[in-house]
Amino acid sequence: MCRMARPRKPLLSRERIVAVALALVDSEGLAAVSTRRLAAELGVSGPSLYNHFTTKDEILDAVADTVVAQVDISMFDNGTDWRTALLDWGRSYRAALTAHPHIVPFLAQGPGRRPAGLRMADAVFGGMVKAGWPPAHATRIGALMRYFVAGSALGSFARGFVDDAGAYDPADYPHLGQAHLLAGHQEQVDEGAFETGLRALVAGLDELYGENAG
Amino acid sequence: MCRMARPRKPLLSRERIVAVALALVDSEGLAAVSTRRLAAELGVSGPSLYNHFTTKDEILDAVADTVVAQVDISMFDNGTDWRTALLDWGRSYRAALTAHPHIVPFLAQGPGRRPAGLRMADAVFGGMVKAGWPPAHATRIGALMRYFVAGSALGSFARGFVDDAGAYDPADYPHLGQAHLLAGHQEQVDEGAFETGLRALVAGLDELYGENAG
DNA sequence: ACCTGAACACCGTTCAAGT
DNA sequence: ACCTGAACACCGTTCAAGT
Repeated sequence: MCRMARPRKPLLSRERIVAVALALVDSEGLAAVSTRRLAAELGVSGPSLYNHFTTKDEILDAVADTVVAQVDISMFDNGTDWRTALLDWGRSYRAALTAHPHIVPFLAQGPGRRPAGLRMADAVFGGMVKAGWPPAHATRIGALMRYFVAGSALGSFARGFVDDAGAYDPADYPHLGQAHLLAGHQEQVDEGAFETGLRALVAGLDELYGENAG
Repeated sequence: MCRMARPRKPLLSRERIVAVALALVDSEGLAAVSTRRLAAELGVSGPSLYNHFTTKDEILDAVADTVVAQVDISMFDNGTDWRTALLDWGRSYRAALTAHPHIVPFLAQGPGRRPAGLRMADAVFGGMVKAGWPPAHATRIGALMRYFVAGSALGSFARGFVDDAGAYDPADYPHLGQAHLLAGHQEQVDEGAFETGLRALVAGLDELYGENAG
């Protein structure tokens, strides 16, 4: 007996599904998350998930949202100078994404319909306007920062190169003689490029358009 | 008769497969490209593709490569000032990607193993070094530009907002009162943000690190 | 309300069989 | 060499059936 159809205490909850899905994404990648596999991880049969989410993408949206919810946005509401706020936010934003790299491809495409993404857009926009930026500029700043951070978390630049001294024929790629060395320093290369770009972006905004701000 | 197993003239070629795959990606999106569907589009049965590519991802890699091959990189080899070169390259790069938006999520993750991606990395690196940048800076500049362009082509910022005046409760999102208007101006918003960011990036590189360059 | 197994219409890939 | 159909081990999702 006891091949129970409905337990008196629900076996699943949205929270538990999302938590286990995130753990699975982190440990085995986005491709490992099938409804059957995720259900097995939860000790349940595949279709059960559909009592809590209407679609697999909705589960992944919730996973992405919890990741974005980790981003610190307090600097937009506490009087921090807008340049410092953008730098600190950018670093926190990138850190949240690189902590869960396998969800980034999903997260980066998706629209900002996820509550945490909207809260972030709201905070950035509000912070820039309060700093004196015209609304049109504030919108652009939020957008271009997202481009840069998402792009940097999405695909490692350094990972694109093979760690093999003979991989890049000088006849084909005359300047990539040392490129194979990048493979050994992935994080440093990507983090260094991110830092350089982030500072350049903020300095450039200040120089080119800063007269519009307060 | 004539249920032919092997025709005397091959029905398929790598070029034709890639061309039809790109057309399918463009018209119906990445999800529409299954081996069976693509084969049907080519007038052939599913497994036939495996005579020309060892894997579906290899087909998509080839598709992505033809897209990246459209990017103009001539400015790195003809004495153009490095600032102008980065601006022109960035615009050409983004234009190539936004011409085929559905392949971008695949392209942006993938490593740079694709020949066109390597050729581009080679040209940018060579151009920056020739302009006087130290190699470590040249590498970072290539990487951070890729982050920004890929991020901007990947997910529209404006598309994240719904075109509905009541969509954003001021209690939840105090500064998004006008956000629903973004939906109607997607391209302009995204293109404006890209231009602003691109100029800021180049101006910032010049201001902060330009003394290292020639 | 919330779980189950069975079923539907798909996948990517392998492989023996045909010419 | 290059195509075929059959087969394997999967998918996301629906649905009637159980409690």
